[in-house]
Amino acid sequence: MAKKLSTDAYKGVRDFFPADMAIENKIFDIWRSVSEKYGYEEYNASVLEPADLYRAKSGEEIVNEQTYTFTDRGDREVTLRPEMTPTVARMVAARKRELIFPLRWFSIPNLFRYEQPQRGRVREHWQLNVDIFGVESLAAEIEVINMAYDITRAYGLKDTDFEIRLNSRKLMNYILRDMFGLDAEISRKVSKLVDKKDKLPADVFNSEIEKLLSVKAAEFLALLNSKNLTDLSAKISGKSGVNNASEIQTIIDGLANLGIKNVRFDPTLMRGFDYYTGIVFEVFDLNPANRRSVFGGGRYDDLLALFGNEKVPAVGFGAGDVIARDLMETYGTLPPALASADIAICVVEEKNTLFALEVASELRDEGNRVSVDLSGKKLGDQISKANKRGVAKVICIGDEEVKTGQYRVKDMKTGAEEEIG
RNA sequence: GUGCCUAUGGUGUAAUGGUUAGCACUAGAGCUUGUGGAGCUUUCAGUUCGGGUUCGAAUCCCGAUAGGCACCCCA
Repeated sequence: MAKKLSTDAYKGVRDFFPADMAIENKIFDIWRSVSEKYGYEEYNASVLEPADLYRAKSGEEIVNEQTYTFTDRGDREVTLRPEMTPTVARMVAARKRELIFPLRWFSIPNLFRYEQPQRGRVREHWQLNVDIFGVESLAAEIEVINMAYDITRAYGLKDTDFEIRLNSRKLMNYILRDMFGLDAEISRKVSKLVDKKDKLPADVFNSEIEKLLSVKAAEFLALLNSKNLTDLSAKISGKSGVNNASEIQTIIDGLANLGIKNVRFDPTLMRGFDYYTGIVFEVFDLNPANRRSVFGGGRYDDLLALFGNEKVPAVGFGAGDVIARDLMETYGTLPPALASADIAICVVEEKNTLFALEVASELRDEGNRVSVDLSGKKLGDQISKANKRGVAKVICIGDEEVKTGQYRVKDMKTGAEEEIG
């Protein structure tokens, strides 16, 4: 006897049974319809990419430890894409001369990461990726954040349920490099620490900062603890620093003008990746059950230069399916289960099946979703099953119907029957 | 990758180291001969896997696997 195979899905990935798929499709529908409303075009690519695409940007360590990477039979190193941004940058760079800018593109790729699974974190997930290429002005940020806002609302959250947090890479770099004169190494460490600020006890955070900044620590902490953007601007020396801060204000004002008021400057918002060059933002659920980033994105003006082209300004964000589902569960906005058919046709005796299929075909031509019961069971069981599946209407086909060509449609809610022929 | 917690039919659960691992739901079969949602009868199905301790293990120990939590990382 062969050993029985396990029915479990591979570690960290999900099976989508029909009930799950209905939810997944609902999420995709939201993503697609909002993206299309903003005039974005859909694209896609293979899950396989040359490993070098990620090495160039993320470094050897991330590729080796955080991705699915293997060597194919032709000795090529292949990676299952862990994110979409390098792919879209590659595609845009490839056709740069023939594309019409500004370019508005979106995609719903599945992405793979080799990591320890836990709640909200799996090895394969689906993510909406939205990018706009070729716009230097902050209007690009305002537009994509507006989209992120619309999508969050479509998940069923109210303005008071979530918050849009903004920061600027330029501003943080200015503060760390120019104001405090830190080298790349130290400012990287400080950035990581600041990113973790909310997770650490205040005294631990402060003493870690002191270790890195010594005498300048107090000044830095004062800056970080600014009440708001104006407060922070007042403490910044130098014109370009103030300009960087005013960019954030422009976004806040622009969004407020669109009626989006739950926006907040957050100097501790860092975002992990190096390729961001300007504004970075996240959408955060305020519900304590779910304190995770719902969306994250920002401006990355330099990424296309990796492909030898001149720079193309770009702003984009990503939104994951796992958090989307968790949010809908938390806020009770999951779509109701829908019946798989509008009409069920029950067959009294098996010899009536052919006529039943004919009736079904006609009804489908009229736009109905119709399923014919092929179980060969007794009529009562067939009707009972249709009812359990939530089908709204039932037609029974027996000898009499075959003979006359007439049949009755029964409404399962009211019990009323209507003669059709 | 590291540490901690958890693991009983498909689902949810019960079982002082000692009966044949119990219950509910679901699923299958049957009972009322062409109109259901009920009831009754009945069947299938489980201690995650591999070792160990013990007269005896779902229960204790070790390892593996999976899930959760924290770290790491966050695309």
